[in-house]
Amino acid sequence: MPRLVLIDGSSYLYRAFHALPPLTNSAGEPTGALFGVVNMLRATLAEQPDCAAFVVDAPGKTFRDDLYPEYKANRSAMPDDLRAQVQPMCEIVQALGFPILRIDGVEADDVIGTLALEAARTGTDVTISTGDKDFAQLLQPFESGGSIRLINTMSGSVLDTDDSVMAKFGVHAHQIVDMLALMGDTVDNVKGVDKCGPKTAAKWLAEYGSLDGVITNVEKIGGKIGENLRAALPRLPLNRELVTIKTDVALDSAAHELNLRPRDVDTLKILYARYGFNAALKELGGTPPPSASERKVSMRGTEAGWARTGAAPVEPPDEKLGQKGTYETILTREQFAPWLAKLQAAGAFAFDTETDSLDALCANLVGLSIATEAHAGAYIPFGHDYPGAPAQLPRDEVLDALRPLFADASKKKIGQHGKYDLHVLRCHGVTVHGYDEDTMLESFVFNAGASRHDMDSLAKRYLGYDTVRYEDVAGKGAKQIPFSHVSVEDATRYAAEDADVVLRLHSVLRPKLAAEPSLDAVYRDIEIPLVPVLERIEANGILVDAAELRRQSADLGKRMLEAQQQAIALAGRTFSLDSPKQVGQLLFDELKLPVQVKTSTGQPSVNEEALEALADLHELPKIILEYRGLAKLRSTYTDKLPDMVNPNTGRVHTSYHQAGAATGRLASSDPNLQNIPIRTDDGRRIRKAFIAPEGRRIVALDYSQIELRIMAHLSEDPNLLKAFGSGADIHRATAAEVFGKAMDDVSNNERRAAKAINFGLMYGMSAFGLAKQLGIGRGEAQDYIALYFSRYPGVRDYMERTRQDARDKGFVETVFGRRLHLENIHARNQGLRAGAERAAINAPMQGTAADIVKRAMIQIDRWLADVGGRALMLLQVHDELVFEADTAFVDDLIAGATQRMAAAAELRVPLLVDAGTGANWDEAH
DNA sequence: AGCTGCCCGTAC
DNA sequence: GACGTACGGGCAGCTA
Repeated sequence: MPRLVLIDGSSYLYRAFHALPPLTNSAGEPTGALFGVVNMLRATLAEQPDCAAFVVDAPGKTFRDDLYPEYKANRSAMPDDLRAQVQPMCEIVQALGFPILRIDGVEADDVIGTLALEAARTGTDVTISTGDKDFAQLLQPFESGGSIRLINTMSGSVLDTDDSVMAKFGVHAHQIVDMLALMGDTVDNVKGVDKCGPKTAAKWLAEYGSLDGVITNVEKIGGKIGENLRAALPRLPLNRELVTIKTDVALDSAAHELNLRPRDVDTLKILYARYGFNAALKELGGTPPPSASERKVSMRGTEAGWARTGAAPVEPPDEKLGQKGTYETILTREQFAPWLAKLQAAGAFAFDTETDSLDALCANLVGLSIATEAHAGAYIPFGHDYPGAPAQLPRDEVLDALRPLFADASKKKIGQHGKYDLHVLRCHGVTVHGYDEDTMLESFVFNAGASRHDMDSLAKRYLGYDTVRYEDVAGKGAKQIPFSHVSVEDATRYAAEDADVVLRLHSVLRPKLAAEPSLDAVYRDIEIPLVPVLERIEANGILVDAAELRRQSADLGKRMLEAQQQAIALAGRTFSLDSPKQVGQLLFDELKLPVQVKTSTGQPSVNEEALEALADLHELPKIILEYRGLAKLRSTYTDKLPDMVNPNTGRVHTSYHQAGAATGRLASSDPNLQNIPIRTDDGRRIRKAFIAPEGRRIVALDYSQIELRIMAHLSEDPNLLKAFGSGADIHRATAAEVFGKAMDDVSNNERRAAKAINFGLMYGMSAFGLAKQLGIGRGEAQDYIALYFSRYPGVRDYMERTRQDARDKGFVETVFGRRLHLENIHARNQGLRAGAERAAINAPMQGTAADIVKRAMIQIDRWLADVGGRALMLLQVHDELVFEADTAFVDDLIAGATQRMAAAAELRVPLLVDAGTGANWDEAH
């Protein structure tokens, strides 16, 4: 049977553009989308179809625009970087031998629909290659024996039968248009039924068969969503028409001659070379341009084509990388022996632990997986316990055999989020040295902006591979079973794959980092050495006086009750003070107080600012604020923290997320110990419950104004440098400069204003924001800012330089070379773009501070290892480190740690550290 | 019952 | 629209 492939070029172009990082070739031309499309086309050709066409949208109005003027109205113009790739794409498509179809006044979808149906009716097997699910509506049986199937080469998914459509969407293929009509399509500005997603639409269609059936039975559908449906009724017939792909477009004869031409190898070589598609070039027998020596010279520049982002592209995953490996379950000594030999012979190995708990500090080791080469791995179960479980090797025997390998620093260990495994192994008496590579951290340093750095996401992103997920073998939610109850077969395909995938990811990520020396240094010198440091800090934990917190909870509860009673008396009815919705109804609907602040979604806000603004009009807002302050402290801190005390250690162990914040800061959770209150007296009291054990003291060391000092360093502003050099109170000095006074004459209010300016600057704040912050007019705020910049022109220049840098390069970097890519720096949407600019201003300062603190932690940890447990590092709160130390060691600790913190960077200004000590964290400030 | 988005508030 | 980076609690509504 003849085969025809129809490629939805427009859909791929957009998807590749948004899915891939913004790449450029050596001439600075954008190539990201091109790259994605070319790889897709090469994959298509490898299938050797008889006929094919590359179909793209043509400019001009279509019948849908006539039907519905707002069609695609909220779609922004094609980004310049994408537009620039259209012509080169056409050239490559031509050279590859694909006919290109571009028909004025007809969308690509309708051209594809028409050709597909026609061909299938005449007995052709049609493949539509697209990223757009809407095409599922075309699937149907044909008398001729022809067929239509969909393939999405970016996700690898295939839809070829009604059953597969049902599995994916929960409706039959012929119901797809009805489902789309109900759901709507935000991208095309087709407004469906509010709150109706695929599930709801599928439910209705299963019940009533079709859109018409749903419309007939509209009164039977209850609840809010029923109302939404009735409100949307008039739109639905039009929606249906808009989402229906046309299959009867008039096409001229050329559109029916879809023969592939032989590819034009010479032209392709030129084009591939020009755009830096080296893998594709090599396939043609061409030589990738740079020789090894040239490569070295130009690597940091433009040769590889990634200068704009400094990030290598997500290469077309080498096909082999995305294939399943072969995995072995080790149940006997005979099976274990050859693996042990492999580990002993290998210079490096990947490993992963499996446990029965997410909490590493009380987790039991259930099994361990290892891999020494890609596509192979072994799982050694020893704690699986379920009816019919096979006999397993004794845990201690396995650990004893592996212990020397883990302890040998010259044997490199590779992991993914290895801090967890380090915890688990240490709890089981296995010390790990030489933990040298971590794929999570490689990914984080390579592209901190990416939202996820978990293994499943990385495998998908860098290998094009779908891993077996934890929930696939252990279930999730209420149905989750402990890993020890998972069959060793399931456990093996999950766990051994993990170790294997770590190796494969490392083989992809390692060269990407190696190509960027500054990123490699951040990874090698900061992130990797920090792993064991954080592991120790987390394991140390901090002693918490749970009884004290419970007393505070009781006290807060009493005061909450009083506030609540007052509030209800004032309101004249009961309501929940915890519910923003109910508070809003009461204040604005019933009491008719004026709405002065709105939330981001346009609702009347009842936040602190809003309630403060109403305080003069009514007594109630004040009471609600009082209640809310107390409730926050109680629910988040005094109630929660006692529950978090680890029963084994009697201490609270937070976890630090090393790949948490895009700027390079750590984040803390479970519990978050980086947002313990300090500003109010009630809040501050909570810090009294963080205590040192008998014979020890809490020591808190914090950098003084570290981010402002970094701003001085980066901007090289003479006035700012001078102020820090002289050791003056920086906010007072700023006020003196801005208001033209002697330091001693600066009023408290002027200092407050100067402080707000200083902080605002680091966050990219506008005059509007400063005015709001200070409660002054916008003009006045603008004057302050102008005055500031006239006194500190270096700061103004620096800010502008940073914005420009971000626009030119697509990223900003810290003093130590850590990068933050700014996805939205060229966004059409002004809000997004402005946000990216503010992030660009802030990231070098916040990120450099983070780098410095991390460097200090590494040095201090090394030093503390030598003093034999007389002091422990307990917490990091961005610019502060908290320790507990033997009373007799406190002075030594302060001297030694302070010195290392101050020496963690050499800036144009000194780094000052304030020290405090006491029986608890509050006293240590 | 579990998940998600929203609103709000804590830290640096 | 308007100040950067996080985490988390409670509510409310949706999904399963």
